[in-house]
Amino acid sequence: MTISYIAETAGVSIPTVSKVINGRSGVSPDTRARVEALISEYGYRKVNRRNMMELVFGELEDMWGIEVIRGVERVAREHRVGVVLTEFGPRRDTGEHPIDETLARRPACVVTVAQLSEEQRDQLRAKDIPFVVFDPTTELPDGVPFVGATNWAGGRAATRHLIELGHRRIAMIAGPDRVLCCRARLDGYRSALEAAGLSADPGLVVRTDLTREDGRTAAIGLLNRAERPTAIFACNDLQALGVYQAARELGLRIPVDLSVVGFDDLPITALVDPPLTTVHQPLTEMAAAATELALALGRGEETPQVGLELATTLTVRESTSPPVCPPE
Amino acid sequence: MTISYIAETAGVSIPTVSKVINGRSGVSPDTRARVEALISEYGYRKVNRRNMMELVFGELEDMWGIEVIRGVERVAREHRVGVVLTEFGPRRDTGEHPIDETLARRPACVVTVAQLSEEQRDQLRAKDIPFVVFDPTTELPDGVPFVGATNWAGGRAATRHLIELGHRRIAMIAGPDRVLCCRARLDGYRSALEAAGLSADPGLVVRTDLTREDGRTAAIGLLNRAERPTAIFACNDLQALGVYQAARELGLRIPVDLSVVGFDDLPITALVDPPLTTVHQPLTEMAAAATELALALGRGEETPQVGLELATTLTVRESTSPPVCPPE
DNA sequence: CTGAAAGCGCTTACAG
DNA sequence: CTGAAAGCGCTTACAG
Repeated sequence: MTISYIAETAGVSIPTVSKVINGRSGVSPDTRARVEALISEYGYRKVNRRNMMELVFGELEDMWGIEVIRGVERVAREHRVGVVLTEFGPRRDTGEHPIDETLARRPACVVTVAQLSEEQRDQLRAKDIPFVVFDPTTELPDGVPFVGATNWAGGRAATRHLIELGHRRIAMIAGPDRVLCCRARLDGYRSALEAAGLSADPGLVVRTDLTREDGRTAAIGLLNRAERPTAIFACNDLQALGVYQAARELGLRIPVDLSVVGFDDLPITALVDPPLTTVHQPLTEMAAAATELALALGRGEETPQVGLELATTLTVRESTSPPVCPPE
Repeated sequence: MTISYIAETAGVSIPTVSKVINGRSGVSPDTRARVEALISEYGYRKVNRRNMMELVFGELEDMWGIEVIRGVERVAREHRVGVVLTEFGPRRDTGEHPIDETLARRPACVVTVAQLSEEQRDQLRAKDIPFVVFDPTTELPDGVPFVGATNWAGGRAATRHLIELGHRRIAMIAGPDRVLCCRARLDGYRSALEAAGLSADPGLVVRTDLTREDGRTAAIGLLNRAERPTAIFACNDLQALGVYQAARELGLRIPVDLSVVGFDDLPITALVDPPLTTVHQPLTEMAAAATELALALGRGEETPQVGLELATTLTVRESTSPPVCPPE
């Protein structure tokens, strides 16, 4: 399957086919359509480049990496595009930065879970490789394409669920302020409290890292307060599992003595005892959307939306129930 | 970086450099060495092919896919080889099989977690693409390269651990007989019992699928027997988590009333309550070894070993203890 | 063993 | 908008 065969069959010259394939101007719509029809009929594919895209991770996450990969794979397969998987994180030692290798491969587009630096983004732009940032953790300049989740709405929904169950003293284990999605979840929590006419007690908000151990420590602090919270909303599922540990150590039963809500809906949360009520992030769909967007940009299409957030949903399981003796 | 630049610098003709790069004959050792030195000095790489390898999954596994990917990534990065990730499983609808796309990409080599058919293996051989089977589930013909784990030894170690704790009525929830690693684990269990002079009660072995739900059902059956086993060895961690469910439902405490051992050491097993004693499969190291092997085959090297199994190790956590009243 | 020559698939600059 | 012409990077067949 060569350009010359396509050209002969279409009754046009080789350069014309070349232009169509590379999306250049200077071809009439008619001719373009005819050539494109033949290209898809014969399954012609450029050998050198542009039938590959790249999925870049900072570090492959144990818990949710697979769901992202699955979404990217699905869409890439539909478009007959191969996916090169790259991990940036673990090595800084060798002189060459992994981004150089990504650049050298000239992928059709990049979906990046890693937070690229301004410089790295410029490098990609310079090589005309469009990219989409997956679930950005920091504020991005306008015009940088991204796909995220509705973190604020998720935090709000989780908190409202607890309020509707009758909880009044609802604590939050929040994440680091520098991580954008953590701030959004915290603000969602506050917003739900405010909407319900409840005052947010600053003493019931603890900022800590997104690990199980930090969740445990924070929960122990909260649960040892004079007026114990009846519910804890954790910024992510790992922290929520730390709350489980703390509750066990303090002899508190979930959900009878303490309701717990997490965030992320990791596969493991359905398997713990009791199964965790948590805010579901549609990671696979987010990854699929990011890939569609990146591929569209790679084809040079004008996309109406370069940034979007997909809706989170509350998955109610068994770690939440009405408080035993409603306070106040 | 072009062939002509290398040729000029080396003081040879372009065809000569081309021959060196493609590993063809008709170049003197001297010339070849000189050209190769320049190629590695300037980091010249063929654009078309052979700086990519392919990692093929049947279906991306929630629980351990990431660990495999991580091992492959690490080694591929060291060798400056990109990794294309492909998922075979979920689609049969489109006429073209994913293997065709893998073949069309002409990777330097393939590491496959999917069980390839004889025909698919032949296709790869025909295109001169070497491959290594990761953790084969069925018997492979001699000479097919593979990397697995010592399943028999793992099953033996798990069972011996229970025997050493004083257990005598040790049940096993085994996997399907057609899956090779399940048979090996079962035989390891039997072998440990025999070595300890214990008779294997066939009534204490249940064959079922490798899911949590099947583990739960099997465990309920076992725990309702007149002479209840004091320990259960499950063929994988998901089944072991099903045993946890069953124990909870029957009001049995782990490990006081029942010891449980799993197999795989999924990340989640450290997080459940109590943390699960399980046989660790070195998935990342297995993946790294498979990749080293595949890349070596791709370079046309003679490798001393085309099949190997990496050692499993027993990870003792808190789901095993001596039986409360040792039977007999 | 070496490289001049022909050729392949593709792109680019430009004349019409 | 179209394609003849020149050119690029590489490979192949073959003369020396």
